[in-house]
Amino acid sequence: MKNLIAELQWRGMIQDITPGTEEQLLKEMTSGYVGFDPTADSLHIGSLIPIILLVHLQKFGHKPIALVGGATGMVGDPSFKSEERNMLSEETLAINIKGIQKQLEKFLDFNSSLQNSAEIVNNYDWFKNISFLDFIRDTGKHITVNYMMSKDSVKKRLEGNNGMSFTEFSYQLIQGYDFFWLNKNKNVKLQMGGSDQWGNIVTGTELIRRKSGSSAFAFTCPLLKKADGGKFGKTEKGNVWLDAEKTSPYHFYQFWVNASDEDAESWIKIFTFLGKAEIETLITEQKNDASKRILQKKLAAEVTKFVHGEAGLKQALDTTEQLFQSQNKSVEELTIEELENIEGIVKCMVTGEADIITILVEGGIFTSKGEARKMILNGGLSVNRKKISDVNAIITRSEFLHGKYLLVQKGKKNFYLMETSNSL
RNA sequence: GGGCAGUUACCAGAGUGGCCAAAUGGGGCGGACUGUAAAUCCGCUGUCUUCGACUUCGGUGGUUCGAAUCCACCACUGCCCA
Repeated sequence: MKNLIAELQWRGMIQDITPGTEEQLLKEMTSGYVGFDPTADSLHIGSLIPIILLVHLQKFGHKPIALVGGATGMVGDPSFKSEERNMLSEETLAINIKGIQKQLEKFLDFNSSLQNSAEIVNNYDWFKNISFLDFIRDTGKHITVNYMMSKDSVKKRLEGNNGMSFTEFSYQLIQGYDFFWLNKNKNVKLQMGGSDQWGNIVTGTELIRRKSGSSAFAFTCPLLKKADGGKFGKTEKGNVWLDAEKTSPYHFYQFWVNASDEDAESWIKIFTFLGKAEIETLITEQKNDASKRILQKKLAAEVTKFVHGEAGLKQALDTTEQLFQSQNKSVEELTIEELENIEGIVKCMVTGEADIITILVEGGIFTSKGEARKMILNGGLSVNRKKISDVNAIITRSEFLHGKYLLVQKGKKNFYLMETSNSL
């Protein structure tokens, strides 16, 4: 068997690892799992890493299992959080789980003729039949509170002044039980996850050791941060989702293209399946002429293709071309078809000629006139690629492209195509 | 059950009778510079149609010409004791 751990190591994807993991993975086909939190009805790019871990696992001949946390989602993971989490209702949980399952199916091979076909499980399926008393007798008995309290993941809450409910405290035990159950019933020997999960994961291996005496393995991936220390995966619009309905392929592509040089270098190893030699070449090229942003473009293209397919990537590239590469091309030259086919930009309706502020608010680009006015005064607004400096500017008929469209730009990267409902 | 501390804008956190739409920091947004980067610098960041107006400081009521600030009650949170 090829060495999965070595592969992940050069990609910078291993943070903690239990002893013997590498040997186990070289010895035999091993089932490994990752848990996904059903906090939303779509996965976002933060979950891309665990997905990629599973894909690597499968590529190296092992059996990947994705666990959606129907049970754990009802409790809420307190790891490194300073406050109690809001509980999700059972209905939203059910919806979320469904959405996530559907997405996971795109990335892994579920072909059942394969020996190592992927599988999706929901921990609610085994927890729903366990009574509270059974659980604290059979499982709680094996782990001491002292052990649970010594975890870094709960320290923040133990020391902070927000407290932690028993519900959240018990989370690690519940997650630990998942591993135990999978180990016992599906011969799962490996758990992977983000490094924030290390504490929870180790509780699982501990539980397996104490309850059944067998050994289990685990490793975690470093938690991603941007080089500037910011949160990974957030943009001005919030989370970057894997669902094309929530984050269009264009916006998805843009997220990656905007990576800093430093980030691009580590992200391309993590988020693409390109080989070591190819990546090293790209990094060298990047260093020679950083202004070409070779790494960012390759990274963006690869990840967009992985998530949205060739068609999604093409769409993203087309829009990017129209909006950024042809900056100097005057908007008047764009044909109706070109304008209408710019995917991923926000479209909105307006009635027609009016002063700029009214149009912006009517189209929903700003929620209030004050906001629109501030943006113009800050020099952050363009119509048809011409900066608007006068708050009282009037948009006349002649400015509508092809008699119906306005290309409005808020800031540098937010584009809106406004269409008038009246023929002018 | 007892004692103590606390609840301020997205977050953290000042503010203890008028100078408070409320310091400061972070975050966010915008601009300049660039490479659709980073760093740096500048502006904005309660709501509303600019001046200006309006609604905020856990809730409700009160004292006062005037309350985020004082009083009463309630709610919630934390810490300690039982």
